[in-house]
Amino acid sequence: MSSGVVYIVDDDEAIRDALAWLFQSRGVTVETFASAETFLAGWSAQRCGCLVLDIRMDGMTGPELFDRLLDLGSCLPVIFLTGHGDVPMAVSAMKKGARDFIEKPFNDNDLVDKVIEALIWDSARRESDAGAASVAARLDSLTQRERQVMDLVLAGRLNKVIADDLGITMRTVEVHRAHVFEKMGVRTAVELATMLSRTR
Amino acid sequence: MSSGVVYIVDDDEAIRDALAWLFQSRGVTVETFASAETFLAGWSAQRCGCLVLDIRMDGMTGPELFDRLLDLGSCLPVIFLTGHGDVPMAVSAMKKGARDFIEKPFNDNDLVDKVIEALIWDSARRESDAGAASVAARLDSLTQRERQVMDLVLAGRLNKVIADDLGITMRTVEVHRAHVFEKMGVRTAVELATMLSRTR
DNA sequence: GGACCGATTGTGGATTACCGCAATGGTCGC
DNA sequence: GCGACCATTGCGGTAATCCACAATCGGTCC
Repeated sequence: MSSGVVYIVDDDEAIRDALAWLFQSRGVTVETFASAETFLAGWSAQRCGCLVLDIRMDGMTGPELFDRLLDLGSCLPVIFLTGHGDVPMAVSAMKKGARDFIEKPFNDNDLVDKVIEALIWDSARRESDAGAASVAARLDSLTQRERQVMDLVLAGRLNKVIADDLGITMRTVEVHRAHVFEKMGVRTAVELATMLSRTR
Repeated sequence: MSSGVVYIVDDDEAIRDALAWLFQSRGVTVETFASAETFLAGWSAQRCGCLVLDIRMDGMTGPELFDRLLDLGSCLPVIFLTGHGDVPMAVSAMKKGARDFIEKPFNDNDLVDKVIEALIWDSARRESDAGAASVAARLDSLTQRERQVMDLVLAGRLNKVIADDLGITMRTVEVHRAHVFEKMGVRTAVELATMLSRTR
């Protein structure tokens, strides 16, 4: 079973409890919230999992919460549940990146399968993001000059050409180049190019 | 105005004519089809543009045509039009990659804007695909040995290590390496890595 | 059989990359 | 003022890459 929690946001307590029971019976960790505002109050970018979100609620609606989360930079996968379908809203949500949009009544197993799939996806995305953050941090540690040299190295230029371009000696290019490789944790320009292309 | 044609598929002649007139008045080239089968009979992967597709038609339906096109490997952007929304169908189409799903009645300018956007997108995608095809053709021209050497070069290995790995001399590695660079049209391993990462 | 292609190898020389060791000058923070 | 950091430079030497020229062998196709 993959890591992560299912966050259920629905103002109908019976629905919340039924869904909680359903997921727990499939071994999935659950947290429930009676309102979008409650969920939002405890929101953190570190939350791992999947959000199952009802459309219609008192106060902030499901789509409004979704928009708010997008504004906050959340990448948490979102599955909408709705009792009364509305095509423009469904299409809008999907275009904004919602994972799914499911009408009630739905098949229990279908929903849980989709949620588990979303949990797996979220887990993989977090892992990939962590790698990207590590590379970004290393890029941030480069000095301005090192960055300039790196860009020209990645453009395939010879050291002597880089020296001409920047108006410095080849030895200085070599020094910066070596610093770049050291800080980025690579030994060759190919490794560097490959590393950066994987985190674009 | 971007290149490409709007293909309108709808069994209602009045709708077809009205849409044709609308797009022509905005300077967009149009072709109309009275049925999915008619469109499919003339289909080719070289078609550039955007497909505006009615959901309900006699014979093959819009979604059925969409599925058929996906099976054929079509990347043509598709915008669905429908008089009676159906959430599961809309969500399913969006998940399969439809560009939009619009209910009638719609705002004329909205539709044309969305179609023009899709034409621009299609044009950029074709350009990118052409580049990828060119690279793929060059990769196909490599001999088996050249391919082996290339993979190890891209792994950042020294020529002498590659020679050891493959049980050949360094000179032979150099020869294959040079052939790879020549066939791929690059001068350095970095250029090669970059080229390949852009077409993954 | 002959032509062609791919894989392989060697020689010798030129170019490029890499780096230890050493040094200078400028800027910034304590 | 002092230390840390950055940018820069030079010297000398080693390692790696690149390649013209030349050649052999085996497999495939006409």
